[in-house]
Amino acid sequence: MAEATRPARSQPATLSDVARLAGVSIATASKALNGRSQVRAETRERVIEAAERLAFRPNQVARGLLAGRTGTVGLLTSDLEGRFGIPILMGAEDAFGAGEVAVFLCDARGDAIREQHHVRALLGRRVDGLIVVGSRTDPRPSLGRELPVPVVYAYAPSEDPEDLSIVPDSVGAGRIAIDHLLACGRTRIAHITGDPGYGAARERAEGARAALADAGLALVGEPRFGAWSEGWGRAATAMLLDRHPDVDAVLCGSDQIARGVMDVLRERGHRVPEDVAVMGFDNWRVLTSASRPPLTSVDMNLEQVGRAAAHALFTAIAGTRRSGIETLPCRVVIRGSTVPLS
Amino acid sequence: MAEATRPARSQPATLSDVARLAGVSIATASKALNGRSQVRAETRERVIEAAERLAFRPNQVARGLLAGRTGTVGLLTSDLEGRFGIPILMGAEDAFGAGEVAVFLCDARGDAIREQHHVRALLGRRVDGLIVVGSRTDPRPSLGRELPVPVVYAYAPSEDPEDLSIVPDSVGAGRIAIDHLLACGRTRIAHITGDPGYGAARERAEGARAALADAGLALVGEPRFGAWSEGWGRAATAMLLDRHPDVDAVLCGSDQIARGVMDVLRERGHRVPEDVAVMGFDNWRVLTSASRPPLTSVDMNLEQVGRAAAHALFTAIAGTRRSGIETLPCRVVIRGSTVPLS
DNA sequence: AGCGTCTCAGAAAGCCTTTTCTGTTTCTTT
DNA sequence: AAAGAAACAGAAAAGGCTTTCTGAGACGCT
Repeated sequence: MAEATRPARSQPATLSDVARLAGVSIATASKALNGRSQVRAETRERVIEAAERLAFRPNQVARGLLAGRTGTVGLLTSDLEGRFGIPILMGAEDAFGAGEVAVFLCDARGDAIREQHHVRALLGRRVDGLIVVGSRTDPRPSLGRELPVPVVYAYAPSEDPEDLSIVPDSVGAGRIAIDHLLACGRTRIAHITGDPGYGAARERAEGARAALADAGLALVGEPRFGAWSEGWGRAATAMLLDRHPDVDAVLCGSDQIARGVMDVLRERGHRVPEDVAVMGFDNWRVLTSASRPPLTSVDMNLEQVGRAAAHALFTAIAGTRRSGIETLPCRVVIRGSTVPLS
Repeated sequence: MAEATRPARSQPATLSDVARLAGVSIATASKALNGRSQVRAETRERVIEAAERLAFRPNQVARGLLAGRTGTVGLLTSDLEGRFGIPILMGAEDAFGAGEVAVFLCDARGDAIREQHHVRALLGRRVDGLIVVGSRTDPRPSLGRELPVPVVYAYAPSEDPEDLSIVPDSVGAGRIAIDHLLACGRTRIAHITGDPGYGAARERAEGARAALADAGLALVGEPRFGAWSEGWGRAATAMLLDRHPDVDAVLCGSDQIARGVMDVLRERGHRVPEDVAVMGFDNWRVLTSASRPPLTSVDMNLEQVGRAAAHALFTAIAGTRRSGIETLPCRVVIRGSTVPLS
């Protein structure tokens, strides 16, 4: 807890410091360090050495001012707390960090006013582009077409089809989930899922129904929409077993729901996965590996969504824009809760 | 998926655009917009109107170059995936965003090389300061004393006592947990916790032991260190019940462990909370509210840690540095898994 | 020797603001 | 009406870098 006012730290070295030490002009120093050709090898050497002696790091702020491009992008999340934003953010950060782009993080806390504020602040900082990360897959209002920099929407697509959005393929996710259960020989499959107000819930159910139809089958009962919670998983399973005690698989709208489902199945004497296979969505490690047995789940490849968004923004900054909604495939991660019927 | 190369968007308006439109010099325009006094009210009006017409936003990059301060800070996390980093990050982002500071996010992925790379990149961007967020509470190597900007360490303290670190009070967390269980009238309290390689595990255990000692009591058996998983919670509980079937409370090192503990307690016929009270650490919503009954847990107030770190960095940038490790109190969030003995 | 051609170094402009200083206008005061 | 003071506007420099253009030697050729 010591408290003190220390002398101001020495300023970082500037190019003119380097030039002076090397005994050349600023222009020559710049050219030497940037690999320009108009410098004799010996001179270049001297400059480089001087730069190293002074631990010179070119001031990106000055560079950005000059170049008109700052090498920064804004990452606008609507809700950091939610767990979907994080992997996307990681993917994007990763894709940019590898290049020489730095990422401004802004959390709008789901508030449009705050979002506007952040957009303005980011534009004031002259970011080269923006990524808008939503907290759910339902379309969200566009930031508008008049922005001076390109924007890519990730996870939550923009309502404006002129914008570019990168989203996971929820319908496809439903399909591949069912395909996996069918491959396990299951035919009496029920679907317990979350809030029907979520596009993800509806689309996954739609994909599941389509995949079953392709196999000449149908869900056991209607999809049971409810909440994204273990509690709903438990409640819905109780009702399901009362009506259809012969199900041999339950596709759950989320891993949380799946945990509730598995608890009740076990309590009611149904073995997982022997009697009933259970699958979740989201592939949320804490839940999938902690459950008994470990839970098979559909991974939305969110990190890839983030990476793809970053990449798209990159090419947009370079001048090639795309538009529309692009979907990325999901993948099934198989664990102990689904095995072939013996 | 439409693909097209659109014309470059119009550049944002500059101050000289505004000045020209208002029919004044750049200097006057600047003074008018910044509330400087050397401008006639009528002139100021004209400039402001011109700025609005052009949607002028001052270029923070140019401003930063001139001022020597950029109004940006770097947030260096070692692992975004881990759930402890996020709330800290949110707290910091929140504290800064309210001011006019923008946050660069960098994830080192737990790799020292990558961390160095990011530090260099951030310094090249002339950030005004750095916050280093760790993924666990154990001390970590300092970034060094030679950095040109102040650094604050959050969650994981720096090994160098000259640095300033903000961490949650793990010992105190153990104490208040026990205090709560004692207040519930429990006296035969066991402690099942995680990896003993983690300072957090050891310190919480120490705090728990101290609080019990203050009450003239001791833990039932030794603290049981293991892993931060439900599986370990289950295994340890089984052993515990074999040796000490009469425990009336289990303090768990994490919410995950607590879930495993509760499952086995219930399976073995112990009622929670009537017969045995259960408590966790971390207050991780998904787990605490989904469990049956909802889990009482110690919240580490991580968002506050982030906010405090941001605030400390702020004052350090302003010139007042502190050093040493500062701890922030944790708090007990009471739910259904702990009730007074009747 | 004179000319042209290279090669390399430096001067200077420019990016966008802020700020200081100078200069002009207007007003007050005697 | 003249002198002084005040109020306001603008020129210019600064901040660190890149780039273009100019200039100075060095070299080769006729």
